[in-house]
Amino acid sequence: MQLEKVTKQQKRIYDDACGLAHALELIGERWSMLIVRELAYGPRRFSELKADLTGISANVLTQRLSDLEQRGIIRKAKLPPPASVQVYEATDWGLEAAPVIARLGRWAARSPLHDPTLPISHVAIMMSLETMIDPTRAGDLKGRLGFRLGETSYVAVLRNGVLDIQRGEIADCDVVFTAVPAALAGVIYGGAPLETIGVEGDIALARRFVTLFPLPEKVSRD
Amino acid sequence: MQLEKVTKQQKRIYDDACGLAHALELIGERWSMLIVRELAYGPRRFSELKADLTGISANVLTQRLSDLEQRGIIRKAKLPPPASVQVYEATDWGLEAAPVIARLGRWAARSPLHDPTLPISHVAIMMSLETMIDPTRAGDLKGRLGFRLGETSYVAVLRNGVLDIQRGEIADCDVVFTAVPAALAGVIYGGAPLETIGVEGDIALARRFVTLFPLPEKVSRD
DNA sequence: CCGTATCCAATAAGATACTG
DNA sequence: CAGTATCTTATTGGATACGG
Repeated sequence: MQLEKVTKQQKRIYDDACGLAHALELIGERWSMLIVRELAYGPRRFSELKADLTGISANVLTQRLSDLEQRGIIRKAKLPPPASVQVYEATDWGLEAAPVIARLGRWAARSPLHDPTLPISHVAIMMSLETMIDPTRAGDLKGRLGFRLGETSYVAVLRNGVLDIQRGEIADCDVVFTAVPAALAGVIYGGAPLETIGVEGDIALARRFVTLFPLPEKVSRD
Repeated sequence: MQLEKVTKQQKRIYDDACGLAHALELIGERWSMLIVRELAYGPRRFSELKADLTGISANVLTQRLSDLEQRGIIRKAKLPPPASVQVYEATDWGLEAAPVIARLGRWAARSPLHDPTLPISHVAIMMSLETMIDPTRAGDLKGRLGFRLGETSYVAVLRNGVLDIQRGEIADCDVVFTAVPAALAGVIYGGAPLETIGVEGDIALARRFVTLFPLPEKVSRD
């Protein structure tokens, strides 16, 4: 008879002082980094997150949001009236993780196993533009680009080979793209013709812009 | 009677074209990134990995190694005779993930929850030096530093505020440190006196060197 | 020493229904 | 819409036995 079967298995913590191990305790659980990604361009509400993180269930999302909040990576906020809805937003420190995980994504894009035809969120496609732009191809091309992706709009400012992206209303743009995220991805990365999405404004700039994102060469299977 | 209870729950795959999601499928499982970290400075054998990844069990390590190999991130290799032992090493592409995950570690070091007193592997401490050095403090300081960390030795070349680290025999070094990883961490990050570890050679350089790694300021809990 | 195979217990994740 | 509650399935880790 085993009266006191001691639970030796603690809480599945890495016993490791390395910063990486700690990072994995902070955002290494399933879905956590994707949640941080979704908050990269500003606050989102529960239902948006649930919709854009295909396959996450409500209880896991709840759990992750609460864990990330406890760890100081995100916080709850209330949008100002008249919206007054509750949203989740990244803290300043949490936001600093975004460029790092974006680089992880860039690394993985070289995998021969990567399937770019899966669904993609508007945050993910915008972040990929920021990460995958080739500064050499961009040269000294400048412009202010608008993106209408379903309900959500972004403005990207191109200068010195760098894209500076912000979520927000489209104003004073040289060119405006209108598309669902997957269609935009098809044009930028899949070689689909520009005509498959909506383009208003400086068409020449648009044509040039969509060529600035070369697919990284796939790794060969040794 | 349920004859065909369909298994809808597939393989816990993210249904997401985003590179980050794919990265997490490649190296997002528990232990995977730590294994890549351990291979950052060259091949290691099974028992070394098991010893340095505190808490991993043999069957999980086996599983991860085989997954990572299938995905093209690591490969099996045999050390040349007379050693002739089997080792695991990162592929060129796998190695490219190392600086990215190192930056993840740097990000996490700012967490107020980080406990730097846990055990640390020699790879982890060497990688942290590469990541945490402050180029401004280093200025134009130059030198060739040797590290004897238990069985394993590293050589770090400091130039232009950058540390270039390689595993290998110590030769022609200006100064050589001898310590267990935790003791070296204590001196570099914990403010322990230099006398707590072994130092041979240019003591002045050693004193200067250990000040080049400022702890990042902790995030304040909002 | 270097793993692999098997079995068990604990935890995490997913599906679904349901509540304020 | 924003989550909880409950139940089921999958993954993990620990122990141990076994083969090269």
